[in-house]
Amino acid sequence: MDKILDMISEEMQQAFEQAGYDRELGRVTLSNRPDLCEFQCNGAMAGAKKYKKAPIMIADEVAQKLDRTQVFSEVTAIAPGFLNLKIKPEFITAYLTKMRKEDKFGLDMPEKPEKIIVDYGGPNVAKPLHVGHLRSAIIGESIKRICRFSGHEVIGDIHLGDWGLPMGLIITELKERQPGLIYFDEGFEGEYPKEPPFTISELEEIYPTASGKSKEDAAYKEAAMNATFKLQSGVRGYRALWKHILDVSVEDLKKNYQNLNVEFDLWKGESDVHDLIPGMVRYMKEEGYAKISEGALVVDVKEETDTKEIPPCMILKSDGAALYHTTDLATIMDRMKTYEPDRLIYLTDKRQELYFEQVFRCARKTKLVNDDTKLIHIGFGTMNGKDGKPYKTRQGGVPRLENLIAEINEEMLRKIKENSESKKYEIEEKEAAEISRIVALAAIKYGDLSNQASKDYIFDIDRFTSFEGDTGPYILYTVVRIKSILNKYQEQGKALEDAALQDAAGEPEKALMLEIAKFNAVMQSAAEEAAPHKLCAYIYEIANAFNRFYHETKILSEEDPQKQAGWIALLVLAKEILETCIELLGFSAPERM
RNA sequence: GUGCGUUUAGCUCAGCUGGAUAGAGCGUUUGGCUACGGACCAAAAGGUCGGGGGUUCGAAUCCUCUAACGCACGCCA
Repeated sequence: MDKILDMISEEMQQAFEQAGYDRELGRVTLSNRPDLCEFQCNGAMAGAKKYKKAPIMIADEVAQKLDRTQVFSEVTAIAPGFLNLKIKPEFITAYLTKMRKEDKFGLDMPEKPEKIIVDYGGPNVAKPLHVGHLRSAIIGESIKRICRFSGHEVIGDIHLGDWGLPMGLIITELKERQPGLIYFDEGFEGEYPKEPPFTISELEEIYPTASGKSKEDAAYKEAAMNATFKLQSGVRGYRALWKHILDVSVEDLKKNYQNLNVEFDLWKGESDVHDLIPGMVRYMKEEGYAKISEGALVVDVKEETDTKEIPPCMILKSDGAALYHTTDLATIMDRMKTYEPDRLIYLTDKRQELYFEQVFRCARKTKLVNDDTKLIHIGFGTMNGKDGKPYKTRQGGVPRLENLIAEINEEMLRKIKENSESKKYEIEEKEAAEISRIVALAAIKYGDLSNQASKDYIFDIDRFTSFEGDTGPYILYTVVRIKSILNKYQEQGKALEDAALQDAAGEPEKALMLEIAKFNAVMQSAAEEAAPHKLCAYIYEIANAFNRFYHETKILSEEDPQKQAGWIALLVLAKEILETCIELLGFSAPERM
């Protein structure tokens, strides 16, 4: 359905036209002066020069054309030429009534839904998740959900780092510790054990140990590189061992991501395209895209319009080995063939911007993608501590994601208990734990997503877990509060479905309705710009508008049943909008808190 | 060195396509509890939007110069 702003603009544009002016001038925007009006139109000032007329005169003429409008309850021309507008309550009521009936509250679906692949720029296997992985998971998940809700087909791929030297290092270290393992017997032809010879915690310890050794011991590094080569060239035992590493890691990763309410449709990794690389390299050579430069095989990606030097995209190192570029290009090729996506979205740290610029240009130049395939890199900023420097543990190490989440859960549990003690009701230990997990997740995600993704942000546990102000818990609190009222209403024996919206009588009520009416506009821009922070700002506005309205309206004790039902209908809608939005941000509200 | 990004209230951040008095939250000060959940609401104080110049009737927003900080710049990922 049309956006409310477009409908209002249309009305205004007709008035401009009737008054003899360019209809384009009649565009209406939100008011910057809520004390004066709800919407405004500045077209009279923009048109003053063209028509050689004082803006206020134009505004007056246009205002006169609107004396019998069905849309505006007030049209005022103010010096130097503003048109200040207020909307008729019945117009908003009709709009919201339609919203309620429509699928997705009237959000228009695209004529041609796109197929989108979201690449979360995955974690490496055998390494614990740390805070650096948090943003890609949170932002990626939200963008995935927003695109999906907006009518596109979205495939999320974790895209694991599962193929390089780290694998060789782990295998080498395992061989040092347990040389007798059957996997290292190259003559062995039987079936390998199903049970892995290590646990996830051993694995997580083995990698850093091996990595450390290789830096100091050249022979060790040589062995690791050799092991990597053997793995990649398909030595049975190494492959079997690698499979164990992968399985153990993935199982652990799934658990962790599940705790974050993050899901992937694909668990692909670098290893999946390993076999495609030789063919791709041959293709690039044969088509004349790739050339040898300083011993390495590269594809030139410079363009005439460049203001800076873009280094060529390297396909093979001078020793003939593949690089990250290579696997990513092969992955693009594979995805185009398997899924034929219209859009590829990559989420990584913004420091990789130049790198993706190279890869995208290369993919386009070598025609791995179609001319109209959209390649998008969403580079996000660093998560910093209160001191503005990258987030560290108290000991100065890179914090494990698990620990960070546990810390926040704990803090939240403490607050929930504290609060429940001061209330009349009791919350059992088990429920309190459950609630605090839900609220803690909202706190983390809202804290992250309410900032623009591309900027660095300060991760402040105290602030994020606060129940006051612009935080996840405040949003949830508002939802819970609405739920509580609706429950009590139903306990009075009345049905929510029977409630019909009524025209707003008071200002706060009208403000809430206007806020809700913006839904499709906000959602559309959040989707187009891949900007979850806009959804955050929106639900915060709704929560504020609701609380203001709530504060001055006694809903449950209202004696006029029609009036009461109107409010209830408004609350139902507000709740549904809020719940829809938080779902798209990747969290949910408890029944009580 | 080149390129990119950031710079808005004491702190953390918004600011849509250029519009009126630059907005929130936290913190500070003040008022409202017979609680439909006060985890709230109402209000005050607090800003030369990094700085200079320009375009415009009108600039935080567009152009240009400049400063500080951060990041990236072929064989890592």
